[in-house]
Amino acid sequence: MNDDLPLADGAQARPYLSLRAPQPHYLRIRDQLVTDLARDLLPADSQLPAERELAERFACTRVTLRQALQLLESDGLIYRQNRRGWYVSPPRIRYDPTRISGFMEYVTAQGRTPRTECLQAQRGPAGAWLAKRMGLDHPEQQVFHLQRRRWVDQRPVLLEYNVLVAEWCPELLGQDLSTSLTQLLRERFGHVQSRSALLMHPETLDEKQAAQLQASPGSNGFYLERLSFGEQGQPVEFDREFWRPDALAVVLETQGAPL
Amino acid sequence: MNDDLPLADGAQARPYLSLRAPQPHYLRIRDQLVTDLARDLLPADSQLPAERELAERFACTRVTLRQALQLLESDGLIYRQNRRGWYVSPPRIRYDPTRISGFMEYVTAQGRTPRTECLQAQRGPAGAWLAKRMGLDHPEQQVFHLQRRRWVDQRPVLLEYNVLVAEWCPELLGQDLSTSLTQLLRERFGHVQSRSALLMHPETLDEKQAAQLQASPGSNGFYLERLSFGEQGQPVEFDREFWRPDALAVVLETQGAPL
DNA sequence: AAGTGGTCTAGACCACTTG
DNA sequence: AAGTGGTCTAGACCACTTC
Repeated sequence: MNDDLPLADGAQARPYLSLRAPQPHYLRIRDQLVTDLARDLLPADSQLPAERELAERFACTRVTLRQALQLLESDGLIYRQNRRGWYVSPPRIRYDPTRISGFMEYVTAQGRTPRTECLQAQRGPAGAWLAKRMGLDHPEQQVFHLQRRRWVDQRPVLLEYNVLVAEWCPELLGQDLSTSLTQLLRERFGHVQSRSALLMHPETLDEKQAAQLQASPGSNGFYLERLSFGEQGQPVEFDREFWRPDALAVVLETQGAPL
Repeated sequence: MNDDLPLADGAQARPYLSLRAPQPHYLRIRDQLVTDLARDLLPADSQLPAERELAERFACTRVTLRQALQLLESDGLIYRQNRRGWYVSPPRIRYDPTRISGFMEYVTAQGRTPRTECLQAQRGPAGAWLAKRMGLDHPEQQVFHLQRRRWVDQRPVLLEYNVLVAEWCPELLGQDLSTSLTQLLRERFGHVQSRSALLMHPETLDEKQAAQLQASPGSNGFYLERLSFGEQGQPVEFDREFWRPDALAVVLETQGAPL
């Protein structure tokens, strides 16, 4: 037989099949990328080389390379900016949703730079869905709808939708909503939520949300919602937060709740 | 020009380009699948048709189809069993990690059938890493290492690693560890944790974990860890939980923590 | 204008599950 | 034994960002 025949059959040309470990190629590429990232000590938010360059380096197609990159993305080691490329993830922001402390405060406390951008603020009726969800008396009850985007170190990490009962915090729209809402409620209205119910789970961002977070359509996200009650136990605020999943670690301390 | 020329160029042959909506094809397939799933009222845990069949139905390749399926997977609507196929996700288990209530109890309370399988149970020194992580006095301190797999309705949803200070619950290995550890500690040892610190975030399952949960390598997971303290404030237990991300919704109630 | 990531095709082989 | 999902190749075009 002619040894010089080109490897027409892909099977023998696949490098990973000749190696001892029976791992898929994209897992080996991921591991290599992890060690490369660690060795080069790439700073947070720095950009990775182009996909075509990486694919050439690992002798694979872009499809396979992207499979490896998506693993690192799910693990929170790198993130994507839509159509811009891949970047090294900074450490997760540690967020305790049970604490009466606003985004601006706990991000600053971790040595990072927070920014809040108010995308929308309006007053209107709650509507049937929200009234039921919040446990309001009637759907015509007036509420404020806020939509805000929050940044950490030049990167959008969170979309936040707040619904606040209007009579609980009148004149809210005259305030500066690009600051801490927690602080505003405390200092302007003297309010401290006495109780809240939280729910959170992973899910995908919808297309609009992904665009607003400069993420790719269909990106993973982390969803957190909070229903807060006022001093008399009445529902006063309903929040929904959509996070970049690599940007966040939820932490909390429990005081031994007796049965 | 000859109108009968075959469409050699893929551009004009791609169906999604001729549609009004500028959405990528895989997003349209996802939407179609969502409505199909809703219309057919497929029961939880039932299997979807084969990928090749779905790809033919949507006139796309398997690559594109799988992109759509992976979106539904991230959203928690369907899940995968490695090499077996795609299945409809049942409702998420609601889990309050601040409550003193075990897996067996809260799964049952939600009308589902829990099962706990003890994969490993041994006694040994904590080791340097764990001792530091738990705040133990010295790394030689004896602890129990448990590794358990938990099921809901015939499906493995959770891997749990428990580390318990041995002197806090002696003779633990003589007990039935395929039941509720919470209950065991309470009834056998009279223990109720007085305080705990939690941390959670999305990440990927490693290969062994994925295999144990019958998931595909590199699947998304949800990580939750808990460091619990005993009656005198001493560290007594360190848990790490790796969940199938579609199986879980974390819920909790906060009593207005004053500053 | 050049280059990038996003999307897609049309195949292929293999390991594994199912019957 | 047949069929499935898991993995991979070698291209391609487009929309968008960057320069």
